[in-house]
Amino acid sequence: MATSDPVYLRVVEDIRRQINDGSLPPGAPIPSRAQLTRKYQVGETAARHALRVLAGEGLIIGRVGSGHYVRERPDLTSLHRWRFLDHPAPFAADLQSQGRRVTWDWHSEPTEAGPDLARRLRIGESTALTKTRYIFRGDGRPLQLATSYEPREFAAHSEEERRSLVARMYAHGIKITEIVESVHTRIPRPAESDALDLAAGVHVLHVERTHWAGDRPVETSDIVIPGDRFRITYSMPV
Amino acid sequence: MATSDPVYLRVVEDIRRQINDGSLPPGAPIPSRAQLTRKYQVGETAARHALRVLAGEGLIIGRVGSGHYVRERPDLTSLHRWRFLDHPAPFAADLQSQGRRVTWDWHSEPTEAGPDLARRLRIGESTALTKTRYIFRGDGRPLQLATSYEPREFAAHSEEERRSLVARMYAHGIKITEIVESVHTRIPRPAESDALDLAAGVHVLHVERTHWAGDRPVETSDIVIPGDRFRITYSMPV
DNA sequence: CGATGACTGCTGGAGCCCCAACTTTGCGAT
DNA sequence: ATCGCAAAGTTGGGGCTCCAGCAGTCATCG
Repeated sequence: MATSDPVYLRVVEDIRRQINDGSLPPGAPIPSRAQLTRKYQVGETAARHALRVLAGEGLIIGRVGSGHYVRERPDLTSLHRWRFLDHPAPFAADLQSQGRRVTWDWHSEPTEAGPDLARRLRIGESTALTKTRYIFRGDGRPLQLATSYEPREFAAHSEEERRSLVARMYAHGIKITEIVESVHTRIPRPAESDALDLAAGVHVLHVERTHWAGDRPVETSDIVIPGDRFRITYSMPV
Repeated sequence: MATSDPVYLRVVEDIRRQINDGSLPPGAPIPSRAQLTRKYQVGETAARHALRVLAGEGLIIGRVGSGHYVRERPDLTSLHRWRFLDHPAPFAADLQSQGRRVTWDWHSEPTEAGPDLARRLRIGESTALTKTRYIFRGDGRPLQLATSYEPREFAAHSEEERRSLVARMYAHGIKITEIVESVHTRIPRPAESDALDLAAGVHVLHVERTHWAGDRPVETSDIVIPGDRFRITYSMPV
């Protein structure tokens, strides 16, 4: 089976091996198209296809006019979810507690639920909601997008109020009892690629978070995090 | 800026739009290379590149001899982590509790820690460990790979013993107090693509799970889950 | 001595072509 | 009516070529 493998795969696998075993360290230049054709005795099509595949995997990055280089693979920063945190962006809060400077912008607007949110919040599709978009930056780099949805009647009337969902709910006689977070991975939408400054081939972690009061969901948010820089850590007491 | 965009992007964006707004429903055929060149007045290179990009994103799938089709996007199955579960694969256990048939194979072998595991388990690099690989299948399809590492002296001597880490540890006077799971996303290694039967462009969710006894890690595992079929859900009581 | 400009090498976009392997379809023969 | 088979269409691998735009380098000119 390995005999009739496509030739570009030979190139891909050889370079991948060299990156993995360290003989091509981060930042090292990859041979150019012309060099690859000579080195592996393949056509230019195969050479460039190999480079494209490796770039698509995020292992190397191409710089026009310069060459391809092994991507620096920053250690994944761990966003720790180690206890209940009453904060619009618990993951950002964790970075802050690690001593990093975190800044953010936000913007609120009224909206209607629609089918997806109606399901998530167990409300009617035309329920009036407040939608708040956040963009968080840590150490100057974009770090997370968050979009929060909550019923209009709970809207915050001051910065203080906005920061604490739990306190705001409590003022309406609602006690939040559980937070549920659902993690999956997907391809970033174009707007997210822009906002998070993502390289090609990088996926995002998408967390759907819902605050529950008993058996009733009262707020839900979508949190989008660059998949190449972060991991999310959950602690569960036994 | 949109004027000098590469032509293949025009094709990509038009098809993506049609998939998103439903005019190309799941299973619908995408025009062939030849048809695309005519329809969008582009060369064959641009047409095939557009198809490749869309396939790389997992939006469409190419079948040799037949054509490209809009991928069926199964709803993400939620693997629920809603309470402490003493099971080699809590995510598989959750599927089971959803009424799906889950089967698995496993295989144990002795190994040495090495630098990475030494760090994770806070032990010396040459500590003797037992490595157990699992492959879980749900409804006939591969669902999760897991590799568990634990100190050799805790090895299970029977099937019953193997199933409960907590009981086994307890027999050694060790009480597990916390489970920490760290989630990130990455490109599957070739062996994982094979074993999990992943389509091109699909990422995996990689969960590093560690069982702690007080401030001492006693077991750690790597759990690899197809990113296109599952989401992981964590519940946190407030 | 310093600045400008020409030259070379590289990537990424694009076009056209050939071929093997596979699917689908439709026709013709039984 | 059904079976078998050939023809047509499609993907994926691969080859060759051209060009625009960018990044260095190096030599030449003021």
